[in-house]
Amino acid sequence: MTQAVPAPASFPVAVDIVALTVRGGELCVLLITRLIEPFRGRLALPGGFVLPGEDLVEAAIRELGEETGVERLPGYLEQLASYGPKGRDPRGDVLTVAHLLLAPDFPVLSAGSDAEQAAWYPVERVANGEVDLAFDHAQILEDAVERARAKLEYSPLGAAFCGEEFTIAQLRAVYEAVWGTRLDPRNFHRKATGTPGFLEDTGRMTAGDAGRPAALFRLAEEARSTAGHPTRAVLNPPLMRPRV
Amino acid sequence: MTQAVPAPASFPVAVDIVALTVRGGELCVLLITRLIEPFRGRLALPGGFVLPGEDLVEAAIRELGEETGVERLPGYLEQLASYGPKGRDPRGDVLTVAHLLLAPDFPVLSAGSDAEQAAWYPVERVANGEVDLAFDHAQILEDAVERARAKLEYSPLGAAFCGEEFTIAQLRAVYEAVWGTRLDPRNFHRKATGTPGFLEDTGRMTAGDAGRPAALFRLAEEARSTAGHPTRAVLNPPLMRPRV
DNA sequence: ACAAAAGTGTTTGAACTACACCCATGA
DNA sequence: TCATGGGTGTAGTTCAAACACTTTTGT
Repeated sequence: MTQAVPAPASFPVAVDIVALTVRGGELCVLLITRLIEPFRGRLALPGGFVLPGEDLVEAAIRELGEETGVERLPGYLEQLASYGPKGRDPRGDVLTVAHLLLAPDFPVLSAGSDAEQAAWYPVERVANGEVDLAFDHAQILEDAVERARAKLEYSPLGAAFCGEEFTIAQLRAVYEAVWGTRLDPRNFHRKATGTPGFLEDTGRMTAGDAGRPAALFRLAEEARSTAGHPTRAVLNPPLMRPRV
Repeated sequence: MTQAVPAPASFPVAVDIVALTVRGGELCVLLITRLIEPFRGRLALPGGFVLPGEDLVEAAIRELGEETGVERLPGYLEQLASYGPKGRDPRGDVLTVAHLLLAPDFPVLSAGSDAEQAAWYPVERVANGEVDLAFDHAQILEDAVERARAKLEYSPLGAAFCGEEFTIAQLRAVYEAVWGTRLDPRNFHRKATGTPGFLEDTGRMTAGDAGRPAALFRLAEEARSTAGHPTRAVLNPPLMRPRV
């Protein structure tokens, strides 16, 4: 960002979005089927090029909206990392800025067969090689999942996977799916409800499910409105994932 | 990263480097004095434009080398985050990928008065408004310092600020400078030496200083060679900074 | 009544804090 | 011998892991 008296080189700049959710007890990622070359027919992360006058987050939201048909997308979005520009796209040098979206399980509008079809896929199916992604998207996904796993430890962002109101058991299911571990329901309950500034009791209860009704919670005001830094350690001491 | 049948827009892509070190018990950042517009005469992070065929890390290393005169730069380099492209450079939309370098206190070659002069400045002088940086570099620096503070908690990267061999007291001085706190020497010693996979005793000792000689340590093999992921929790449980 | 899930209490052990104390060197 | 910093021992506390047990619903 300094001298550059000669006109600097320019690169196409893309945004890719790793949208994660939990469905059926599994961590899932939103993927599209590519309709054009390169990697035609292969699965890839949703994304696209940044337009002039656009900022990165704006571009990410726009692209994700276009490819899922969702207007106002739920959840929590943050920048993940940048990749490239060298040798990651057969068409030439492209820099991509990957983003991470943690969201409740929202339905993707199944577009007609002429549009790129977006759908949720279990992350495990990519990790075990059953599905292989276009470009360097497998690496980006791996980084995203690791980021998500780490964030649950010290931030209240596990709640971003839930709806507006949720039970402790639902929140625990998120942690179990993202970390791929089982957690003791009793100890998790104590830690979640006992951490100041994390959850707020709505006073309402679930009904109609099997077993005893559960209290409904929402994210506490402090945890929600840490504008720009929802990241900062709300969970202190952190909620550590079990190390084998 | 998807459809883009029309030729996508391109942006100049820059790299900026937040090089941090500890000198005189203070956390310091490497800044250059700009010789050209915009922001001529103001202090800024070292950096410059990515060249065709170059990768981000390559560009960061090259630029930092050019502006400090250092060939093989010491320390640990990682990507921080990307900023822009909208409205952060008066010349037009520029995307910048900021990088973070944690390094021992290396001397910057004081170039002639015609070159951009690089020098170390206490981070505190930027934080308290005594020095104000060009572009959005104050924000980038703030993010970098927060990243560095967080990394010391769960990674062995505090040692990146030290030379090849160092005493526990020197390592503690790093933590104290970066966090801006005092740490109990006895407890820090126990935690640092007692964490498996963190430090290796060289068997050698300091001599000539005041007080009892101290044992010299180096980073353990496991902590050094976590290629790509030196980040992954070596310090477990983490070495937490005191919360007031 | 019984199953199922929510939530509380209690015990144990790991680890951090605080601080007393001893060790090894230079002046 | 005294000052200075290096290093160990130990008591108190906080917190998480493990699990017995009670509560509240649906069937």
